[in-house]
Amino acid sequence: MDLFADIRGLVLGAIDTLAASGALPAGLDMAGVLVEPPRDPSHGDMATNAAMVLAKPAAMKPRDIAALLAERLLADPRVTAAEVAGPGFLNLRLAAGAWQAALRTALTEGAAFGRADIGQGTRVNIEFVSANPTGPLHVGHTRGAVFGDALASLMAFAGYDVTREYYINDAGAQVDTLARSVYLRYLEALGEAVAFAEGSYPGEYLKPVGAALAAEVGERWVDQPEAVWLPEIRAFATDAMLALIRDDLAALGIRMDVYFSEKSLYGSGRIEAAIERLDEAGLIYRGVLDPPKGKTPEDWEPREQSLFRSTAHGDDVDRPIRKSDGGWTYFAPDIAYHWDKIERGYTQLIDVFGADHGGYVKRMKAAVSALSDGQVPLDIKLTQLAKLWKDGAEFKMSKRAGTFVTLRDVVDEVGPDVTRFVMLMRRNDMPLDFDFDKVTEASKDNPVWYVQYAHARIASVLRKAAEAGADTADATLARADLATLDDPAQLALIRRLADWPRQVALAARHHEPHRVAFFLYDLAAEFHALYKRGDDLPGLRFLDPGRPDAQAAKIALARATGVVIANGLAILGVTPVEEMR
RNA sequence: GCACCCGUAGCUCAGUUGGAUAGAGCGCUGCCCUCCGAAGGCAGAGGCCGCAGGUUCGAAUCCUGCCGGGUGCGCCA
Repeated sequence: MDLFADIRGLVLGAIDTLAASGALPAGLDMAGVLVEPPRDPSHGDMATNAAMVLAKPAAMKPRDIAALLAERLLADPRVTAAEVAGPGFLNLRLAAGAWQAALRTALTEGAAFGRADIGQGTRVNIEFVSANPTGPLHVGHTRGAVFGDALASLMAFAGYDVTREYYINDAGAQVDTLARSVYLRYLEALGEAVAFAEGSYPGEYLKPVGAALAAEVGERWVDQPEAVWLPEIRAFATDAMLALIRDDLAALGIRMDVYFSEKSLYGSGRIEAAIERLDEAGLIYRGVLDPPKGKTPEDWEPREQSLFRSTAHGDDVDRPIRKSDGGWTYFAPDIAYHWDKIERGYTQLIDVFGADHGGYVKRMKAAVSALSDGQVPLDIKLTQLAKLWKDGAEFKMSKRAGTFVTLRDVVDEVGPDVTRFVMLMRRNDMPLDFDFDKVTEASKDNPVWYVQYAHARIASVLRKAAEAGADTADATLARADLATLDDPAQLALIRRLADWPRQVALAARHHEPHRVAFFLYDLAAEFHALYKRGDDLPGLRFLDPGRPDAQAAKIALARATGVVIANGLAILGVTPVEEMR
């Protein structure tokens, strides 16, 4: 139940009625009609721009349309006032019962309160992390992991059929490097002295892999040429790395639905099939690219290549799909991979990349547009870096200095809940400061703590009420007489709760889970303010044993707030706490 | 040189498919604890929304051009 959507429906119905009676032209486009909370609360409970949006197509003055609408809307019992204001806004005031109904809905729907159906079951594939399987996830992957997972939860909550997917880059040269590095660890495990050459992976994390390999195959591959062991060790090593990565993700509470292997595309004809599809569309040709202007590589030489005419779908230059040795460029399997997603029936695709991959956005969108005849939208979300701070100084990651910070390091330090919330407290395309000292601080400038504190306070109130003998079951609370909730701070909180479903829809539509985090912060602030008001006005205290009916209403409000906080945190993947320790 | 992202209060950042007088936290100033948890709350000061044009009833939001910061730019994925 979304009160704002309900009232919007009421407005649209009024427009239809007016059109039917000839007061307005028929067939007006109402897509731009919004019902929102006004910025200034004195303007009323809700405002609609309907009259201004319709003015031009209807060839009427906005204020005239607004006046017509006002008359119709007032016929509904939920609307107690409708005033035309400014250039043609229609400000509405709602009956107390309408707001109270929203609060009751929060109690009766519980964990489902705020669910939307804007997705209508649309199958959406969200690809995120997709780190090379050559080692544990490092801190740079954390943000994309958290963002992708929260976005997936958000969209699922908004009615999409969501798949979380990880693309394993297990076909490139770096996997050979991994295999060779594992081979060295294997020899080492068998007692040989080894030296790691430039460009290999000397990380400690490969020691157990080498040891496991030694235990499995014994000395069979010692003193053998690479051709003998490379393919098998490659598979063995990537499996081990993938297990490592799965564990890292699990530590953050992330479970992928699909791990898709790039290697599986090779030799299966699927790359050829995808390119063939582009070729049939006349988008593959042989040609010579111009060097990038202003920055010609020193070894530049004109070369005839097999090119994808991505410029036909919005890219800036056409892109090579074959290397001069005849092999595929990395872009070709990417095309095939996205073609595979389309063939699997997804009608909406989302890729989450690090900001350093921003250069691939246009070509990838061009490919998906070409492959799906523009039918499957691809949204690419770029995540900016998270800067680590510790003891007041930036904590730089450097492989050379040995300060390799893993995702696991961060989670071990502050826990998955804090990691996730902090990463989501910023828009994905804004850089982020992650201060180890601050994020664990118990104070108001730590949003994680502040939101959790509100939830814990509510849990505390409910505990105490129950201890004192009150019936705090949701079903009972939902039957309380809520008319006594008439203080401005209480009404503000109720309005905020009623706004939750609308915020979910907005966040899902924009693919922006951070909106949920900000909403929760504002909601928590509203709750804390009300709670504090009980100091001066004892009648506002939630625990009010002398007035059982009033207490029931206030506890219902507290509980509903707790429900919304819990639902929001669930989207973010953060566990609500019952008490602060 | 080109592309993409960013530019909003002293600092860090929100800002509804374009909506009314642009918000929050920190910091600053001033208030409030025999009180359901003060690990807080209330109030105030603080803005040419990078600059200049354009689109329209209306622009922080859309378009164009500049300025500043970041990320990238054909056989690495």
